[in-house]
Amino acid sequence: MHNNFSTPPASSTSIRPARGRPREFDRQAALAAATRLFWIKGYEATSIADLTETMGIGTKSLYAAFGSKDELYAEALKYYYTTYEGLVWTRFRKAATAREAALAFLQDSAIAMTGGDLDLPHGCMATLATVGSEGHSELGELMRATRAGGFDILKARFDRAKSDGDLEATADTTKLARFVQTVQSGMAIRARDGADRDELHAVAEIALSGWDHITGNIDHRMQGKA
Amino acid sequence: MHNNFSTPPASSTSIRPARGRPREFDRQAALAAATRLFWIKGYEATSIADLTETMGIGTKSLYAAFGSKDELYAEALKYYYTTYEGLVWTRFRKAATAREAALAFLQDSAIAMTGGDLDLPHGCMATLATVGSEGHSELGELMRATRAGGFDILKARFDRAKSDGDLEATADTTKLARFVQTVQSGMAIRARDGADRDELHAVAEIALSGWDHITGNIDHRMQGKA
DNA sequence: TCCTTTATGCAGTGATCGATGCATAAATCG
DNA sequence: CGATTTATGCATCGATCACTGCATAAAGGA
Repeated sequence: MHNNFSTPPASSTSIRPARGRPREFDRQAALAAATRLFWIKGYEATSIADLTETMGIGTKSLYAAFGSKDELYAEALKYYYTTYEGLVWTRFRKAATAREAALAFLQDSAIAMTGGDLDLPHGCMATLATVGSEGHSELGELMRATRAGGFDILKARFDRAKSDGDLEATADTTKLARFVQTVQSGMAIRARDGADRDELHAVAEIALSGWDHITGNIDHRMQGKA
Repeated sequence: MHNNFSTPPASSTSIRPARGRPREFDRQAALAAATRLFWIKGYEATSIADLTETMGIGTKSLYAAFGSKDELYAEALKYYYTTYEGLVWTRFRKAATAREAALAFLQDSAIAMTGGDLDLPHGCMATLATVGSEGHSELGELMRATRAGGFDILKARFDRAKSDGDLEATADTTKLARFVQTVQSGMAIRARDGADRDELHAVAEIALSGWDHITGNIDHRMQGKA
């Protein structure tokens, strides 16, 4: 609400509504703060005034360091992805089977989307930015590409599973990947609406509980089911 | 894009950039047009200028008829729901079993979210309005309530299925309803991202293909890793 | 120490936001 | 026909949007 000048550190030699050059700001920290704000409020609803306040820098410094609001958002989205990508894909990559990979992806998404171990904003920044990108076609395309990346990774893993033999050759990996991606997108909406971690974990579990039936493995591996 | 004044009916006596009272506008038609615009662009990104152009009325008339942008959006959301609710819930209500109901809901959602029989905007107006409602807490609550309504309907149907006997008494209807709701929310995201009807139909099919497995095992944790 | 560089706070740019006052003229009624 | 009502287009309001010019003063090199 207020800036930091309302309660100055008192021990400071100069009270610092001063004009000159106070201190070089931490670009990464400022970017992290901007990312968090964009993540919470979305692109359109976040104003430059909001950003400068949160980032703790002046308007001029923001433009000198990041160019424009669009460029800052693009960089924030990249920062978001590179910083938090591991939360969702690490266990996925280590998983032995396609099913375990998909389950790990959805489970870890459930955790990440409800704040993770840290105090992260809820929901997925890229997914929730779907609306409000009208008139910013360049950014819209960037967001779309970011979301599409998830599908590609899922499909590639499922395709590999066919070679590995833990997915039937008849399985439709495109549809499978689309399904998992769709569930994760829905989880982002639910998380933003206040869903807690348990709820999202339950969704992940239910989504894949019929895996063998979905993929066709049921004919060969689930014969004697209770 | 253009209003109807660009090509006047030619038989008109005056060419009508006139000052006075031209004709009483159709309130319902104007509301329908506003709804469509909000649906496509979202609340924040839709300006009063956009609305007056699309609705074919002047600024003063808009405020006289609808009060404010907030009130217009609220009325548009209500119009949206009452007008298109049947597209998604009609077959659901007629379905004999919980599974058929859920499948009908997701299948008809797939159709509605890709334009239906008419040329509707893709995706769900209420779902996609998740972000951008910051600072408009009243509208945000309205949207949230609209989304929550879907869950209530699903859960009530599943609860009834327990009495009917087509769902196990041990089935967790809350988790089940959350899962279906989550899949539908994800479909809205996918639809806005360009997913076609076939893709969403496939998602609906996959989501419920493991139904018997899901509903039978939901309480006593899943046992089945291969 | 002096000079250049550089990041800053502040004021202000034109544009657009949601919303409103006003004169006008079609519709309505006596 | 004449008086009243009413919906309109237009101009404009203050606020806020993304963004920039300017004077200032700390940091860094000589």
